[in-house]
Amino acid sequence: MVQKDKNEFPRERILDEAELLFARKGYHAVTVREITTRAGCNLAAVNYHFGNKENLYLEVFKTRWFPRARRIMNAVDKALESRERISISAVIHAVASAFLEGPLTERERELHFQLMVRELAQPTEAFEIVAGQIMQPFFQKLGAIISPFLPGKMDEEQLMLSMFSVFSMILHLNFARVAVTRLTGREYDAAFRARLVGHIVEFSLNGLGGIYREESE
Amino acid sequence: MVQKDKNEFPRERILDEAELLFARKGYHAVTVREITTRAGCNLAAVNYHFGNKENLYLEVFKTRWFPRARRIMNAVDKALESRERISISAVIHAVASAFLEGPLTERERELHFQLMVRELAQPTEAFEIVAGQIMQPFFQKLGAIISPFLPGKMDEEQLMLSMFSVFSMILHLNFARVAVTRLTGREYDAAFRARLVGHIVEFSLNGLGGIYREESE
DNA sequence: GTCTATAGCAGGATAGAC
DNA sequence: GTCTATCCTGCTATAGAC
Repeated sequence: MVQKDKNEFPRERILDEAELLFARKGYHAVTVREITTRAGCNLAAVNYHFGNKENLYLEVFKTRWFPRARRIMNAVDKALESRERISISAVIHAVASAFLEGPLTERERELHFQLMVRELAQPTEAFEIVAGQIMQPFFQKLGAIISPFLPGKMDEEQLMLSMFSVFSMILHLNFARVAVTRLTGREYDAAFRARLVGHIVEFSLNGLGGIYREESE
Repeated sequence: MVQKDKNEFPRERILDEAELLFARKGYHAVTVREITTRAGCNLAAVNYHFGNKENLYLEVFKTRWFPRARRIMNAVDKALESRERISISAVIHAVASAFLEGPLTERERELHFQLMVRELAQPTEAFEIVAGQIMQPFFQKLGAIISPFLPGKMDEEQLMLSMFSVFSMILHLNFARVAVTRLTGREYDAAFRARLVGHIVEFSLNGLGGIYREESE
């Protein structure tokens, strides 16, 4: 049996380590030496495979972050497809659950949101992928699904702000764990994540206009 | 007339420039050379006044970030004192407005939240100030004010999560401006900020349990 | 494709004159 | 307190052997 624990391709190992380190410490705090050492290959490998450090960072988004974002979006789709009737409640639950409990492992989730927050706070070239290819289509699609259920008076901007609100909770509860743990005294285990999903759904459902609560299920 | 445009004390000028740069680019992306050059003083000044770069970063939180956080908290207090009867609506409005329109200038607000998000995403020693001296007392105080208005069934953890929800919106709408601007197409002028405050109040009020909406005013 | 070796430079920090 | 000059570490990137 050949060792399969670590990827056999140095290029892939570099991408894995780079993502981990960029997420945890930020672009400038990470050195190419650190990445290549942890990836078990030579310093020059980064330049050979990616040209330079900046390009490696971009490649992390293209080959790691982006596919994972797609996995989350697919999880939302799948959760909604399996239902006959769609309700706002179901949509919010599907979204919150996909992000907080969904297809990613805990480790992946942490990486994913850390990278995302870094780009939101201080956009680089990678922001184009995050915003243009993921966020915009995602919000657009979600808006189209839930707008028929909402009061006619809710205009497009209001809908967008509401989706931001929901998304901000999801984001916050994922990336500000240190604060959440400190102030609630709870660890991020499965039970707590389920609790968070429940809270987000309830809070958002009311926030979107409590009247629509009992529409289905 | 003596020139008062720039602070006469190099120590203060260093703190000002350091804050601006740390907020915009992050600790590791900023060099001591850049700070001292922009502060119009010598490279050695940072080591003389603060010992080293890390200590300067900490001092930025102690002498700049912390007082500003207090100004926001005072603004909340003041807004609530001026009312005879306190309602949940009034509390949420006071908080949202203090953070989004309050005593800070636009420039200060941007710095403030960028620094805060950096610490939330990746805590350093400064997190002790942010969490221990500001967030914890703030949430505790707010909780004490609004809990009497809430349904008895809402336990302490639920209350904490609700406050997180409100806070996450405020935080998100302040730090993820690039995304908000991109997806709504609106600039952060006074009108839009007022709109955001209105949205947060409405969304949160419902989120906390729509029934309590008309309690006062 | 992967390595060693090293160029070339920018970073934080300090010593010591003024 | 503020400056100049400098040390030295650690960085990215490349050249060239294998």
